[in-house]
Amino acid sequence: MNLYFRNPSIITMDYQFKEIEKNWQQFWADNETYKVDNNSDKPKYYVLDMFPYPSGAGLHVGHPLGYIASDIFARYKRLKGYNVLHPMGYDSFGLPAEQYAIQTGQHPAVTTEENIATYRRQLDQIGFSFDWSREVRTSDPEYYKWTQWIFMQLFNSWYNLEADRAVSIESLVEQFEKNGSSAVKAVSDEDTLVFSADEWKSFSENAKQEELLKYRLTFLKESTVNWCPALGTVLANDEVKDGVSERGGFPVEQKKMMQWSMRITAYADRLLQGLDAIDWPEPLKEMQRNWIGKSTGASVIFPLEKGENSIEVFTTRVDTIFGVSFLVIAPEHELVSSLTTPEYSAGIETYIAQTKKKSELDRMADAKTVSGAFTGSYAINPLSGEKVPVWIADYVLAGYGTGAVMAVPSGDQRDYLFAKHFDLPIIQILDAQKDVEHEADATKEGRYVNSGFINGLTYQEAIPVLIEKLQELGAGKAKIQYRMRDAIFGRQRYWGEPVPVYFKDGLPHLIEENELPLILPEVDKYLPTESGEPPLGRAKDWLYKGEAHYELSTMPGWAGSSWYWYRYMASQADRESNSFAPKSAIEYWKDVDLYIGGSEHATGHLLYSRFWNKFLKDLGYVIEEEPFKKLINQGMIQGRSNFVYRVIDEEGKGTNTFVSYGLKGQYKTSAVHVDVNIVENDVLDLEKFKSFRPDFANAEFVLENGRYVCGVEVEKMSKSKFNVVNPDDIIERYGADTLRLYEMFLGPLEQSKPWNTNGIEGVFKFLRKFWKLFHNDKFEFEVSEGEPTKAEYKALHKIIRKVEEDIERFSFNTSVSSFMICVNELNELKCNKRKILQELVIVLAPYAPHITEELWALLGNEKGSLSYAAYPQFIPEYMVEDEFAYPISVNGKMRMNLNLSLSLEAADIEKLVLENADVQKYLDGKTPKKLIVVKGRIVNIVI
RNA sequence: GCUCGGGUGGUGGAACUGGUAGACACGCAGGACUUAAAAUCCUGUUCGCCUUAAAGCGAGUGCGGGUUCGAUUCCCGCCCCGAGUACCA
Repeated sequence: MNLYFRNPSIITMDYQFKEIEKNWQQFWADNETYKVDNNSDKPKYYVLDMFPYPSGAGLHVGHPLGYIASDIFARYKRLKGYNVLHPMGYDSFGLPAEQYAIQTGQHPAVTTEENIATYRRQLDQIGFSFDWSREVRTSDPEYYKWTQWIFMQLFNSWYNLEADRAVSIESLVEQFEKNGSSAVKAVSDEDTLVFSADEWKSFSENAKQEELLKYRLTFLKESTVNWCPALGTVLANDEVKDGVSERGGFPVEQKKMMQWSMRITAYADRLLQGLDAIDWPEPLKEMQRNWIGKSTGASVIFPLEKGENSIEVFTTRVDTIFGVSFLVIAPEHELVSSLTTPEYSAGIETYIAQTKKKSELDRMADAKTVSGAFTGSYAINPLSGEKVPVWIADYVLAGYGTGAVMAVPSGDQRDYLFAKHFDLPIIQILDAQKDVEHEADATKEGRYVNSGFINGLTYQEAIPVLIEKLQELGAGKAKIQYRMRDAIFGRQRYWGEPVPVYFKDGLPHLIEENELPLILPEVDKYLPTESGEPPLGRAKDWLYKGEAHYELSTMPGWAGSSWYWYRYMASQADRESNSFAPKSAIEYWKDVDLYIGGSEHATGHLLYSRFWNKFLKDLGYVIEEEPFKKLINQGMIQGRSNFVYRVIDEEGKGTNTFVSYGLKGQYKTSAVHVDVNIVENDVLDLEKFKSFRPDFANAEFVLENGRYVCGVEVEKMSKSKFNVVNPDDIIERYGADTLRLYEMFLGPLEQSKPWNTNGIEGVFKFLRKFWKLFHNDKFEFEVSEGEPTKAEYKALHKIIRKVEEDIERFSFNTSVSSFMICVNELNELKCNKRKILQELVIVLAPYAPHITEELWALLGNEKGSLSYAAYPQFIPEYMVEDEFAYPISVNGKMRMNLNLSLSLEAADIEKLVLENADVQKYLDGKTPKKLIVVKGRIVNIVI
C-alpha cells in the first residue's frame, strides 16, 4: 500500500477509491440503477457480452477486457439518451464441473453455484452496469425448459425449399397425403422413400414416423462420430484437435452411433448470404464462409464400362472434363469391392489396409506423398466416350461430395502429381495453359483444345453448353456443394439439458409441452453405466409415464447459448409468462446491437446461434433474420511470465544461487517460473521470493546494479506458469476505476496483448490528478463559479468530441490518453471551474463510473443521476483558432514552424513564407521550383 | 499451401481522409522537497554525428522498389510473427 495514505493529515480527503467504490456499488444495487424497462419512449440499444462459463479458477484480468469495453459503451449510450439493455448471465452447463464431480462426487450443481458466486463477487467489484434482474443460467430448469422447447419446435419442423424456410411437419404430412413424396422439395436425409399419396396412407404409423424423421430439423441418424473413450462421449469436429479431444487431450476414434443431429445444412445458403448484411470483423466472416464451404459446380455421372453401376463425381471445373484421364474414388467408397478385378485385388486390399492404419494425423502430415491403387476397372467419360481407369487414393475423402473425383492432371496439381507418379496421360485442354508436362496450370484463360464440342470456346461460354449437354444426356447437372455437415446434437454426458424425448418401438417421441421442463435426474455416479450407456442410464425409475425410456444423452454445450440473448429480453415479471420471451419484448428489443466476445467462438456458438435465430424467425417467434448486428472481437490477454535463473554447478545440479537476467550469460543456468505477483517492473522482491517456495528460503542472489532483474516471456495465462494476475489484487491496490482505465489503456481492444501491470501507476496517477482538480491544497472540495477562459473551454470540448469519436469506433485506448492530456491541460491552467469540471465528469463517467459518481454528488447533483445525465454537446466554436503554426518543410522534410493567421489565402502565405529569413537560409539564393500550400495544414518548398 | 490479421523508440502504444513520425503512459537518467526513504513536483529521454552550450547535420515506421511536392498511410515484390483452415475435387 501507498504510505502516502498513512499520513494522518491528509488521509480523510485524498482520493479514497476503496470507500468510494464500495459505496457506489452498494448504491447502484440498492437503487436498481441499471434495471431496464421494456416500455420506453427512448430508442433501444442492446449491448451484449458473451456470457462466461463459471470455472473454478475465477476471473483473471483477461476476462473482463471485453466486459469493460461493452460497459463503457452501454454507459455511453445511456448518456446519449438510449434505453440500454445490458445483461449478464452464465453458460453454466459444461464439462469441467462434471469432470470435477467424477473426481470428488460433488454434484455439479453445487460446484457451479459456488463458482457463480465467485464470478458474481468479482464482477460486482469492477462496477459493471448490468441489469442483474435479468440474469440467466443455462443450467437452471426455468431456463433450459425453453432450450428443450426449441428442440421440440425443431423436431416438429422440416425445411421447405420452395418456401425457403422451415415450416411445421404437419404441412409435410398434408403434402404426403395429397400428392405423395413426388412434389416435396425438402432438405432431408438421402435415403427418403418415393411414394404416392395412397402408398403413404397405407403405411403403418411407425413407418410414417420413421419416414418423417428423415425430414425433421432435429433427427436421429446413424452417424460416424468422434468417439472419445476416455471421456465416454462424442465430440463435435471443432472439439477435436489433431485427433485428440480439445479438452483433456484424450484419443478420439471414429465410431458409428445413433445420434441426434441438427439439420443446419438446410440453412447453409442463408447463413452464407446473411454474412453480407452484418457488421462483423472480416476475418470472422471469412472463417464462417470457409466453414460453410460453398462450391458451385456440377455433378457428373461416369457410367462403368462393365455392369450397371456408375460413379458420380462433383467438380467445380466441369469445363475440364475432356482433360479427365482417370477417376479417383475414396478407399471407403461403396463401389470399391465391386470395381476391383481379381488381378488387382491384392493391391487394392493392401492399400485399404494401409489407409486404415494411418491416423488422421499421419494423413495430414503426409500430404506430399502420392499414393493410390488401380482397381482394374474403367468408366466411360459421358461426353467424350473415352475409357478412363478408376483408381482409389486416400486424398479423396469419403465424407465430402460423392467421395469420387474426376482427375484432370493438366489443371490440378494434385491430379498432376498422381498422374506423373503412376504414369497416366496428361491432356492439355486450354491453349493458355503453360507447360503442362512440367506442372498443372489451373487457368481459366484462353480457348479450349482437345475438348470435343467445346473446342474454341472460352470458359464463360463453355460452362452453360456443358451443363445443357449433361442434362440432355442425363449424365449430370449443375450442383452446389457445401462443406458444412449437419451438427451432431448429443453428448453422452450428465451435466447438460435432458432431451425431451422418450422411445416407443424404437422410435423417438416428444413429451408434451406442458410437461416441460424435463428435469435432469439425480444419479449415484457421473460415469457411464457398466453397459456403456450415458450417465443418465443410472437414474432410478426415470421413465416417461412410468414405462417408456427417455433419451439418455444430453444436449451439447452450445444448446443453451444458441438463444440466450432472447431470454434477457424477458424481464423478471415476463418470465412467468408462457414463452421464452414475450412477443412485445422481442418486438421492442429486436436484436443485439453490439455483441462483444472472443473470436474462438467463430464457427461454434456464432454459427449455431445464427442458425437457431433463423429457425425461430421462420416460425414467427422472432423478427430479425440475424441476431447480432454488430460484433467486436476483443483480443486475448496473454500472460507475461517472469523467470529467475538458477545456477547449475559442475555436476549439473541446481544450486541455491540465482543470477540476475543481465548476468546469466556468465553462468550455466536453468530458467524457473516465478510468480509475477512478487515481481515489479521485472525486478524481483527478494524477501517475497524467499517465502514463495520453501526451497527458496535460503536463496542467494547475484545482483546487477543492486537489483535482481527477471527474464520475461509471453505465454498463455495459466496457474502453472505463475503468470495469472487476478483483478481482485489490482482492485485492492488501485481500485476498479484504475483497473477499467488501465485495461483499456493497454492497447486496441481487438488486438491480443500480454498483460503487464507495469504501466498501471500512470493511470492511477491520472485519477488522482483528476480528483485534485476538484480539491484545494488541503484536499477540501472546492470548485469556482467563474466563467471559463477560451483555453479552458477548448480543453473541455476537445475531449467531448474525442471521446464521442473514439467510442463510436471502439477505440477506447486513445480516449484514455486524451483524458490524461485534458487533465494535464486543466491542471496547467489551474482550472477548477464548475462549468468545465461538471461536464468533464459526465464525459469520463463511462470509463470511471465510481470516482465520477462521487464528484457528481460533491458538485451538488442528485445522487446517482449521473448514469442518466445527458452527454455534453460539442460546440465547434470553441475549437476555432485564428492562428496556426504552419509546418514548413523543404523537399518534404519538416524544417520549422511559422505562426500565420488562418485567414490568409494560399498566395499570401506563399509570399510570407518566401520572405521569412529562416526560409531564405534554406533557399540559399535559389528560386524554389515549386511551392505547395495546403491551407491550415502544411507548406512544402521544393528546391 | 490457402485465407485473414500484424511488424513504429528500452516497453505498451499514438498519428482517424496521403500533410509536423514517436502523442499519452511506463521505464530510465538528472534535479527539487526530506535527517532519510516513500510519495509528490520539475527537467531530459528515437538513433548517430558535432558542440562547453545554444544550435546544427544525417538516418529513421520489417526489407527492396514505385507513385507523389510530400508515404507509417497508396501500389508491386520479398522477409518475419500471430490466428484460422486444409489432400474440399
